Amino acid sequence: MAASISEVAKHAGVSVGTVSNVLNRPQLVAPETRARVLRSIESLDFVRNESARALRAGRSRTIGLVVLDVANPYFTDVAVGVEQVADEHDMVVTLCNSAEDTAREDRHLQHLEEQRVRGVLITPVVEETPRLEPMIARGIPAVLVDRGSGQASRCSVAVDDKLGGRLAAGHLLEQGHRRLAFVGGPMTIRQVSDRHEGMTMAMEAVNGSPRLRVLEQSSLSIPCGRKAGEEIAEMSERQRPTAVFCANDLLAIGLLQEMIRRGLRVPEDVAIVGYDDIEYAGAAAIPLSSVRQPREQLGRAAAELLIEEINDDGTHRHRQVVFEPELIVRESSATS
Amino acid sequence: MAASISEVAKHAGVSVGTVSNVLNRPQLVAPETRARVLRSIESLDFVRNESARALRAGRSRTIGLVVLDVANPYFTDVAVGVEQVADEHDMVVTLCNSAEDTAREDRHLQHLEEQRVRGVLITPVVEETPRLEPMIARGIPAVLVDRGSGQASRCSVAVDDKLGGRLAAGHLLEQGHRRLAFVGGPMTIRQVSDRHEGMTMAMEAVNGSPRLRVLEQSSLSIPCGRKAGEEIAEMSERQRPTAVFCANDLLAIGLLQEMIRRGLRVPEDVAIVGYDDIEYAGAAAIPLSSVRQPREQLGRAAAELLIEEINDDGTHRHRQVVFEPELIVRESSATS
DNA sequence: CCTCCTCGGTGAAACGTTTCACGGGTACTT
DNA sequence: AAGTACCCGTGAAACGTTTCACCGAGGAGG
Repeated sequence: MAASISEVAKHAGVSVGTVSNVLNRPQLVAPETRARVLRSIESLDFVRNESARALRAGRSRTIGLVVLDVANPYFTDVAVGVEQVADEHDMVVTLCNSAEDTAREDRHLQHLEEQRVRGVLITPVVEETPRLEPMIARGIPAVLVDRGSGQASRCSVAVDDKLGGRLAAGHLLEQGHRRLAFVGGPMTIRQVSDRHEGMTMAMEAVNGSPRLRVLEQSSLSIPCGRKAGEEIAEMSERQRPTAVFCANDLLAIGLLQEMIRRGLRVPEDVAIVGYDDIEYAGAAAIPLSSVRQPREQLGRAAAELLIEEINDDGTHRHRQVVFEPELIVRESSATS
Repeated sequence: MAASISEVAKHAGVSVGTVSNVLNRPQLVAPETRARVLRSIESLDFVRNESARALRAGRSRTIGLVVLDVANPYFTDVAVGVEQVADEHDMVVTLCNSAEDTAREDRHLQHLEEQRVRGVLITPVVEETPRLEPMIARGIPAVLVDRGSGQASRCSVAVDDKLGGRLAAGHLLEQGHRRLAFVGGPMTIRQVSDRHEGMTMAMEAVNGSPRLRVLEQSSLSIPCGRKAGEEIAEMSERQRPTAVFCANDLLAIGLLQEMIRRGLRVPEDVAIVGYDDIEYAGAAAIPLSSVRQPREQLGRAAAELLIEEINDDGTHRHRQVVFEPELIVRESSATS
């Protein structure tokens, strides 16, 4: 339906090569001719055919971003960062949702490769994704997002969850708390166990032998936070932890609600720190202290690594970039 | 880097046409040959070149989805619905984020058209998007999502916000409330004014001349909900509305927090109904009644309309599909 | 006048598919 | 045995670009 370059050429009375030059290297064509061609482009409302361009060039100008869940703000924030960088390099991002389903992930990777994307940013559903290796072997670089921390054979970006746990616990310890609790689970999620591990590290580094109680949960949700809240509220005052670090904000919110409901004061009776700093954290009934991850920056870094690898002049070395999270202290853990 | 069809052909000792047939109409080729070709495909790990396919076919197999904000769960849920339908039709979705910026929107539409997408689903940033009309004229159908209610010249999908307002208010009136309030704003947002209008309609339909107080807010956020909460809490008990309908859940959550903080009981002193039924609504300190929009279904419907238009056999008529929202009653507005 | 350059433009090849008219075999019919 | 129908497979054209070798005109320098 849309006009092609040759129709434009005919209309302007030049050859197709000239039209192409007007489009791609305008300095090569005389101003007068250029203007004439541009007028023809305008009046025929010509639209470039990206498929033909990509075919001829042997490559596209897109990069693929495969996330576990588009509906998760974590990934959409990452996506925003990726887009920024892609924009700067005149690339376009195709966002794909694996929905934590290996079959969907596989289909997306297949499509991306068929589109001859220049590279892929991915948070794989499972550690080893069968389609990924051959793809890389065929020359499509991939950067892992928030996964595969140890692998030196690829670029990756991640946030240091252990540090996050250490920051949170360190802050609580500094406030004088000595009976602490960790609420989170399942521990099989690396992020959760790392945050827990960071917490224990912080506790070992302090004297006065603080006590840590772990309330393992089945999911990172508000209801589980409530359940943990009940458990804590029912402890005797001498037993009860005076500070709780939750593996994510949903747990913390559930916990907070339950504290309020049962008349326990936050932070006086129980101090709370969450994780993720979701939008809602600062707006909770009692604004929630939380560990913030630099998500957009994560996306930016991932995209930059990928583009570096794409434009590799032979000097590229795979790197594992680890970001440091940041503790945002709010009312829920502040000494008044 | 990846092998082409002709290399496969050479390797298998057949012509390119035959390889293509194996790929696209396998029944046309003898089983033995087919197997041989498939083995070659396997061993050379051949990957189709979508650009070449699209070029040859004159069209791609993708549809574009342009949303106002990828980080907004509303749109990601819609996107999930769109993807489902696209999958069923062997199409692939390119998700684009305009971030409420007309320039970005424009760039995305341009890219989509260059990719020769089969159609576009879009929630335009402003009512009239200059690039959209010519695109449609050039044969790329578009379906509006949650916009342009009145236009008969295009397909669109939307949710009936007036009905949502009516449902919420009707429910509150039925519970016997006669002093009501509407919290929301800015009124220039169609959704907000529609919800308000629906509420007034419900009130006019009931006798006993109920009173409606409008607390207009500058944004649909938790802090504004708090502000409205303060205002309400400070009214004398005789003046104070006994039920509040908020234009979205964030306002309702802010309002709820403020009520709790000031010792007003929900729903006994003040009943609350929100809008959107966001994930947190059911998990608020007091589970929030809310009007739920069928977001995924909206996405599905939009995609189906688009695909119908794409496969138009001449019988297509533009339709404006309007969905009915659903009231979810929870503790915040229940008569105990 | 001849040579050499530069400028502006031309025309064709190539990218990897799909499709389609065609043809050589084989087997069946008459 | 000739005609016919069908089955498999071939080869070339076409899709819309980009790129590159080439060419003609005009001007400068000798």
